[in-house]
Amino acid sequence: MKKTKGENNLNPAFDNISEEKRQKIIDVCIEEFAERGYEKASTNGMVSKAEISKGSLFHYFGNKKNLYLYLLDISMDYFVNNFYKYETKTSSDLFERIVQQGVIKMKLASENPHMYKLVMEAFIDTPDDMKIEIASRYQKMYSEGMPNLFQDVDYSLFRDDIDTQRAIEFIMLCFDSIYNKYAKMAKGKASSLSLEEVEKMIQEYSVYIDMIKFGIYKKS
Amino acid sequence: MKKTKGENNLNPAFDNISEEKRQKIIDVCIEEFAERGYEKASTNGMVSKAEISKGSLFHYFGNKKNLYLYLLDISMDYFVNNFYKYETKTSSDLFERIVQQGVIKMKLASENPHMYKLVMEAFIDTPDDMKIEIASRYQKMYSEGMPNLFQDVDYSLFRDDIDTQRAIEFIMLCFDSIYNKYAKMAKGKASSLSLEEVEKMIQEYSVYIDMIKFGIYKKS
Amino acid sequence: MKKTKGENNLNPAFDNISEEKRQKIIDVCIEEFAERGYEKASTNGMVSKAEISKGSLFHYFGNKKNLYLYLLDISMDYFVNNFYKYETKTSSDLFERIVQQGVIKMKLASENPHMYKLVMEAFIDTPDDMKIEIASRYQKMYSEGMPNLFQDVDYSLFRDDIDTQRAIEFIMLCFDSIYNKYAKMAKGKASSLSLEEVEKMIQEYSVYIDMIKFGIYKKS
Amino acid sequence: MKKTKGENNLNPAFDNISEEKRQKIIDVCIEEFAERGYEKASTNGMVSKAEISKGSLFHYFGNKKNLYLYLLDISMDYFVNNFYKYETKTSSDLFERIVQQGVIKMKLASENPHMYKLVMEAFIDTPDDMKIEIASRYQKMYSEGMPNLFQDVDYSLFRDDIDTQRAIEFIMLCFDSIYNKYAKMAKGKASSLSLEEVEKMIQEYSVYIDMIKFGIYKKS
DNA sequence: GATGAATGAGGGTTCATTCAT
DNA sequence: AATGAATGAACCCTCATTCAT
Repeated sequence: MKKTKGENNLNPAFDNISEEKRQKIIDVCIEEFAERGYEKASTNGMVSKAEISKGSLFHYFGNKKNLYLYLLDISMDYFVNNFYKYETKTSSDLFERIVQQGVIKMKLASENPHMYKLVMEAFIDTPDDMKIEIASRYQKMYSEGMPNLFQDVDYSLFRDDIDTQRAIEFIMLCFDSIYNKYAKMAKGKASSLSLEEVEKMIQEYSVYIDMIKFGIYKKS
Repeated sequence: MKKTKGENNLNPAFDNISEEKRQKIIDVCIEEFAERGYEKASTNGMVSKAEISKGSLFHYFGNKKNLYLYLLDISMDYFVNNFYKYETKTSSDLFERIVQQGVIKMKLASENPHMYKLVMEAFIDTPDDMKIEIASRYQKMYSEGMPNLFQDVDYSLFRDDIDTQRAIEFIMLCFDSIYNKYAKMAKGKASSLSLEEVEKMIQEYSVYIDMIKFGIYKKS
Repeated sequence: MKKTKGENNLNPAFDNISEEKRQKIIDVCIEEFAERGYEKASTNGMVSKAEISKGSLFHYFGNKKNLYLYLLDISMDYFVNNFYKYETKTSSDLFERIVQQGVIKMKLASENPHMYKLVMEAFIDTPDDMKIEIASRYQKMYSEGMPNLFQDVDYSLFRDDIDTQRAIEFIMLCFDSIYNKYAKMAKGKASSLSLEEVEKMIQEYSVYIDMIKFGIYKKS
Repeated sequence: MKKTKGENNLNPAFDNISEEKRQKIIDVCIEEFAERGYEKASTNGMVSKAEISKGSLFHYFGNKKNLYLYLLDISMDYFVNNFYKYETKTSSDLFERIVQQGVIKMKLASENPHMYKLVMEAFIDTPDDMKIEIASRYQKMYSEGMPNLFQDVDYSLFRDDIDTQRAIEFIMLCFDSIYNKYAKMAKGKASSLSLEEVEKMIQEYSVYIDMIKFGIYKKS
């Protein structure tokens, strides 16, 4: 299972260079893509910051698109694999789980903001000529990669007059946008978030969750 | 009050050409900007699709930025002006209003998806060198252009233990993402939505609203 | 001899418009050419400042080159014709004459700096595609237009061991460059020179003239 | 001390191409700039005459301005470095020195008229967006590069009633224009001047110098 | 006679990609 | 394997001139 070097055997040339050099290239390129977006990211900028030649970059990856997908895979793997590192318990209360997963996502994002931004950008501003490749990665991540939010949930807590499927869909939509709100705030920042900032977010987060749970209106 | 031709007297050259040609140019350019974004949109592509010369485009608009802002204004005006066409009544129930406005927005967006995307892109992925111009348009639209969602709302219907500001913020977030779900569906389609499709959306929409009103969980 | 209107019957269309309008066009175009040079001068700028249409300008003058030559002729005529207005006496001392002519040129230049600059530019930075036309104007001006500096000069004042022709050539060269020194200073200025400034120039001028007359070195 | 290739390590891409090709590019570009001036010089013209691609030119120099400054530096270095090649002796007589330096300048200019014109144009018609860069080069050339005309001059030969500063200023002005007269003649010629032509110039030159030294008029 | 919309070649510049070394 | 010089299509934009109205 374990590979001697590298992560991916589609880029043999890249896998055969020194670990140190490889990591530097990865870091530099992820940063460039994250900060300027796929189109505006400059391969010139990458090679000069990574101190390699133009030829090498294209020797390793063939073209810009390939390089981007390679880095996207690395970044997605990072998030999927590290998820479990922080996960401590699994509650049968859906909302407790959501809170926990949200907190973990935020921590991971703050640990590695460039990777986070790269992945987000891939899914939101998907570059035109990569729609298919990125869609399949999205699909795969949600079908097998991430822990399942809805396994063994205690649906007896839900109102009886509610369609469970619809409820779940609704919850996902709401959390998407709550999450995006924080993500946007984090995006502006150069450095990662401090622990206090993360704490404050969790506070606010809980207020929204209460509203989803029990609604805005009085029981009539 | 009525002008013989054109919409705007800052582009006299453009206002003086035939209605038919002008509309073709507007349509072509809005489509190009909507589909590829400001930076990637190509003036070359526009002129060839609109069957005018390179020189003409720049004769009309001076530069790409100007052209973009002109089309953005047209698109925003379209949405603001047509909003009232569909508006029939105003309820003091916040959610009834939201439903109505959401439906109208959806209708307008489905009638003219390129314009809709152009406006959205302007506010979300604001091109760097237009931050100021676009911010002022955003400001203006929300301060005077659009009907105010929160005027004369009956807040006595809200749970007593809830912070009204937070609740509103939450509602906006939820509706944003519900709205985006439908917008994404509409976006894929080349033609506009049929009436039945819109009806079906409104149905689903109501279900979500009920959940926001009364929550997912039973009253404990 | 006298023409009813206009100055030149190669541009009949231009000669038939109102005196006021014609003068405005001339002023505006001379200014544009003087301030930005032939190549960079913009016909767009001219028509908008002169409040005429693009078509009119080309209807009057055919092309940019024609317009330029027309304005150059007007400007040269202005200087030639007005020279005599200031000339009071003619000395048989060459240097007295030179001083007087230099002063007159400076006065005329300060009265109409744009015309002056236009003429200077024509002779110094002659635009490539007008070499011939401008050379012939230069020729004509010096052969017949300007008062002859060397008529009835008292050459008996000259050192006996000097070739008169060479001496004249030398004097012209020296004065050219002294004159250019002042011209360059004047060029930077937006407005015309004040009387005091002109006085100060004449002072300096006299010092140089003394050096030309009697040399730098002691008689050995 | 000696570099393997190239003149300057700010343009590494350019320094690493073949000597032959590099020289061709330099010659072609200097000629283009000299003949048409900075603004009108066309990079298209350069690449087609030099038989390289558009991309290469900008790969080497980044932009037109950079290219121009690079060529200006080459040209100025050429004149400064070769000055001493022809310099044989230094007299304490100012005029002997001037003659010698003038002759050398003329020889150099006639050897490489395009370079000469480039340098002259840079100092006289300085393009607007290079004022600073060119001013500093001018400064440097006169402060350290060129041999100092006024060092150890025997001013006791000057008339006692003359302001030395003014005299020097005058001398410079005169020689500028004498020099320009010859330069203009040389400029028209495609090839460089023959030795006989240079000899003839020196003859005439000496006549003028005598006039500056001892004046035109008899001592009164 | 007057207009101004229309033109299109040319301007400088960028950049992912290729390939001889 | 590694290099970086070379490419050329595409980018946005300018402008004197033309011509139908």
